[in-house]
Amino acid sequence: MQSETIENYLKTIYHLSAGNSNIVNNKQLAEKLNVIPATVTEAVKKLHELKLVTYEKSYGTRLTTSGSKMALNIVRRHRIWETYLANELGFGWDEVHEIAEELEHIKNDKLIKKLSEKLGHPNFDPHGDPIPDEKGKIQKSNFIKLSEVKIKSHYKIMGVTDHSTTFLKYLEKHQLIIGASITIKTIEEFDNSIILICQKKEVSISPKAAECIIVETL
Amino acid sequence: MQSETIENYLKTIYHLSAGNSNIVNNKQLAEKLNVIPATVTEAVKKLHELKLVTYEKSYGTRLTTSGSKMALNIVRRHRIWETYLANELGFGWDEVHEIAEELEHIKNDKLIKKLSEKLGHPNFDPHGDPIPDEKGKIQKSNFIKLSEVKIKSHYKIMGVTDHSTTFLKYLEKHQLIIGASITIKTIEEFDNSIILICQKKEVSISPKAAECIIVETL
DNA sequence: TTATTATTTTTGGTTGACCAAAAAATTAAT
DNA sequence: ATTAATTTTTTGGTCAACCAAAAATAATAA
Repeated sequence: MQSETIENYLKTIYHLSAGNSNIVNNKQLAEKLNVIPATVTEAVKKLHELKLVTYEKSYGTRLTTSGSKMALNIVRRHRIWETYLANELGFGWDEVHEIAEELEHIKNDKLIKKLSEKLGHPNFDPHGDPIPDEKGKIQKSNFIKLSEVKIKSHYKIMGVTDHSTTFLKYLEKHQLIIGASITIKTIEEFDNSIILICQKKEVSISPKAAECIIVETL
Repeated sequence: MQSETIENYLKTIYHLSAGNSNIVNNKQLAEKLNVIPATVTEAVKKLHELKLVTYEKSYGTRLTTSGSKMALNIVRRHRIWETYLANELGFGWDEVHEIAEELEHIKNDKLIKKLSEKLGHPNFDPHGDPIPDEKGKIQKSNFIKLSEVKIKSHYKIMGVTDHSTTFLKYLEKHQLIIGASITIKTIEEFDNSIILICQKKEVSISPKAAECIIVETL
């Protein structure tokens, strides 16, 4: 199995299990990786042989300790590159994800070390996502999804879980920028839309979008 | 055919034809690419179908205009990255080649543009090799191989054509650094070794090594 | 609990990039 | 010009990563 394939599977399993090494099923994996479920079955069997995941027929897949370690390393590489592209080369936060998808596969520990050093060992990438350190440790924080907020409370936008350009552009249009302070005005009863105040403007966020926005309780 | 494979073939054909779109044969190509000649036969046929090379049975391969354009672009990417790694991240000139071999395949024109910009649009990489511009134009210079020098003449070391770590380390040991001025003392008649003065020390260079060192006539 | 739906796995294929060994063609040497 | 050496091509095969369609299994609903 090619190392890039392995890395993409591990990374995707990691993201789908929400960093908690929960069980991930083939269908989800297939969708994210743009392959059919049959291909996933094949692949996870091989990953199991490599002891990177545990896998039992028709049950699901979860990362082993070493698989998790590898996944965290890939996530680290990805987010370091994103930060680098944004901070050092002046790329927009909506452009960096795509490029980092390629850069993350370059295998050279010294390179990542140098990049991290130059950036001052950041703990968060331009999307607000945490960057695991060399040992895979992730800085904890009291981040919650926008879909979980309480009304009348104050929050700070810290990141997103969907990095598609369309979504990021949508956010920008509404001035929902990383670091912006927001106040929850109301939550619509009938469709769970969230009405919040941001930059003195009232913005309505759909439940779907709210699922993808990470905020910090102030 | 995968784009990375194509790029590696084009790049290698370019280097073997010495930038002059000379004919390259399968055996040479196979050696450089670490495959057997049969594999090369297959590959160049496909490259021919893609109109990136001209190819006639048992004759040889040469880059077409579009193949050459692509090759120059890969060389540009490679050398921009090398320069970036050395100048911005503090890598040694003997480390950058290997990493750039991977980085050169990342397809994002804006990325290379930004890197070049940050470096002040350099014309030469840390090994002294010229960096083609966006249009593929290479800055000319009166560079020759150390194996072609005349005795009693003065030169400046400008680059190398072998980027292996062993060779670069060997150069460093003899203080043969890019930019160093040298004077040719004698050329041994019986084995063509070149005896030169560099940093006031006398150094003997084998014909094989001399083939790989580029100097500028002063 | 049985039927229906959803998911997973199996089976039989494809494609790209490679190899080994044999055959063909070219080049060099006597 | 004929032989010998080299290079190229052909032929038949592998392996990784994928797919489509069928079969098996699991989950859900009636």
